[in-house]
Amino acid sequence: MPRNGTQKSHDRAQEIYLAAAQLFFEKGFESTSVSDIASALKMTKAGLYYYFESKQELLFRIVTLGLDSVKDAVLDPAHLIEDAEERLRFILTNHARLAAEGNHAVIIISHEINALTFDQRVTVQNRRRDYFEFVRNTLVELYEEKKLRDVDITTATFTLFGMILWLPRWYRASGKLSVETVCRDVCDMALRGLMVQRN
Amino acid sequence: MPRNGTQKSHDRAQEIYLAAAQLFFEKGFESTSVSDIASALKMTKAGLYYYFESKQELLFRIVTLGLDSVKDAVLDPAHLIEDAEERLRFILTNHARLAAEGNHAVIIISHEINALTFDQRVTVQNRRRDYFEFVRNTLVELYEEKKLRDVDITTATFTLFGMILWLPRWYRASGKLSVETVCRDVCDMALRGLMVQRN
DNA sequence: GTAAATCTACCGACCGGTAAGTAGAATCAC
DNA sequence: GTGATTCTACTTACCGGTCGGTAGATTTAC
Repeated sequence: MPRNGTQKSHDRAQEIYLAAAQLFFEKGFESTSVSDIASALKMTKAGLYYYFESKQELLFRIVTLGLDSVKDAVLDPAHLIEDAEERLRFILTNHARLAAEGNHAVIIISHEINALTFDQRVTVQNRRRDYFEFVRNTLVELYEEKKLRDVDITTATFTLFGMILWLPRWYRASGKLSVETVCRDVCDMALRGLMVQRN
Repeated sequence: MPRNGTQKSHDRAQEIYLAAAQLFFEKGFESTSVSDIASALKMTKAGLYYYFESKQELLFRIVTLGLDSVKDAVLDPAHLIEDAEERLRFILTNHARLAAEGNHAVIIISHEINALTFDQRVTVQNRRRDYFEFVRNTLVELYEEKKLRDVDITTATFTLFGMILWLPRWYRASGKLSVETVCRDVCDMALRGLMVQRN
């Protein structure tokens, strides 16, 4: 394992996480062998094991990276937004952007957790649940402001996630639609489906 | 392989497809070994191979079953509905119901197709594309009736699928929410997100 | 009796993972 | 400054185990 935080080995580790995350996204965790990752990086399987202890731990590190990305780009900024509607719009747009831009570590968060150890799985599930509750509480605020339509709030929250989590499975940045257009459209659909119209 | 359509072997085959579909849903195709399926059915691996030629072919049969279910319960009836809005509501509600009721074959349609042969994959993708285009064309009709909000129709169609495909990953029939409530809520959210409000 | 259905016993391929070794850069002793 | 030593970042070669899959014997149902 890379002993200290030397720039070089740190960069290399990041390269490895990125390449592995892409393969896990494209083929799935179980269908990706450690040799696949190695050959994508033009090195040997044994060489990879210098950077992590097991394939499972590699997955856990990638998922943790993804959760950190969401925390930095979505959750932490969103916590500073007081208005619930504005906050929800921010969360949806920015999570959608991460997904559409092809941040594979973020995309993997919601799949493949069965492959983790019990402890790792619990850690990931707790962080995901915190995220879910944060969004759910935002909907509760909207409800109290009488801005929410008559839907079950839990169902609504999950359905919001469904819209965004499906994005990376169909959206191609190389196509006609820009990331910004798609994120805006998805966010608009979601909000209009939830909120009472006041115009 | 079961030679003829005798009731007995046909029933047994169905049992096998059901058990395998459930495991594929719960653990994923690659993480489910043929022995896992066998022990779930209290028989041996070799015994299973009397009913299919390969694990891959078993998956293809299950996916085909799922596509047939959607055709029977959603697409064929929907084709008879003339009003576009009513048709869309029917499609969403009934596909959501299949998903929420735990029809594993249906749920698997949208995952695991990477494990298929090229020909099988093309077949599945074509059927899925037909479905997608049918829904998309329904949105085009709504657009022409000036009933659709200003969203990209392709994005909207994919987003509808996202809402429904995510359903089986979180909904538990054993919980507080009934299948009917959830399907109605999801469908309402989707339609209200899409359609201009006329009240 | 016979055909359908299932079992026992096994195979080769590939998987995740490891032991042992090494080129070359960095560090140390003087 | 330079030779000895240590560390980083790998490689080659291999292992035990599990996987999908099969041949052929055996049981079951009628």
